[in-house]
Amino acid sequence: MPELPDVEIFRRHLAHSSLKTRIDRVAVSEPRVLEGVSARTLASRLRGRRLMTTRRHGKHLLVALDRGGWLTLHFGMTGDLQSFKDMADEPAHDRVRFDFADDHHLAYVNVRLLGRVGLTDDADEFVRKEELGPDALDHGFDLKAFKKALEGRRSAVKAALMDQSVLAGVGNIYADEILFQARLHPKTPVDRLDPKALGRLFRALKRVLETAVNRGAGSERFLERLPSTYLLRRREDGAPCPRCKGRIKAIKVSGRTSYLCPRCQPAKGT
DNA sequence: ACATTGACCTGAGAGC
DNA sequence: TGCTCTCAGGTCAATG
Repeated sequence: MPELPDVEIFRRHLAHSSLKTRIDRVAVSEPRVLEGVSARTLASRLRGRRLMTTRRHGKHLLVALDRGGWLTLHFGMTGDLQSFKDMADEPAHDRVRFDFADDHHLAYVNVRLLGRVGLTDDADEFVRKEELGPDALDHGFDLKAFKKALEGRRSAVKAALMDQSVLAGVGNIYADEILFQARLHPKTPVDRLDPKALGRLFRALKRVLETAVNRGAGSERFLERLPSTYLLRRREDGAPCPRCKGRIKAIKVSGRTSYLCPRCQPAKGT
């Protein structure tokens, strides 16, 4: 699930439920999700502390601690953040649990253990070390910055969109949606996009991600709340295209299954 | 530079 | 019912 819109929803959830309340305990039931910190150290660094502010960069969620330092959360393919009151309601696959003084619990849930939880002293330094490009929804990330980020690249446009060092936040699902909305074939080489196509791509990028956040990415019935023109709702081989009479087709692009409408997103040349 | 593949992990669903 | 296979919204390293 967790691409930029999902992580933004997690961030808001954490900000509304878990800031400025004392952490009584941190329970790590699956140390393999920890990155660069032991369960013991994580627990002792957080116990008695409060979470103060949140920040998201791409698919990473960073949470500032009251006496310095940040908690870092990445969600892999199956991560989630859930809060609950009664321990009987603890979700399955709760890997790291934060117990707060107001008797609510926050669970870092992750079935496949591909995400990670860690600590860092400095958020900016963390972003640098992860080699993350600009956050896709940052206001400063405008068309000019987008063009600059793609400059000199010749890979398939979908690969570039998903490359977190080019821009941070887009994954397999939203890349497909963005390319569908921009009417571009995912294998189009970046250096063959003319200014018009680049403009369409940039606008689709912003619009799709914003729409997903606004409609509650990952929530119950999220797909139904998306515009009917979205590919996300019909992401299966052979499904009818939401826009023309064509059929959705599945292909592989840079190793990932990609869905597209060959009529709306024709491959030019090659 | 870029694409491809396998590895890391677990679980759901398809097919037999 | 139960087994085996494939695939999944993310990264990373090795290889061509």
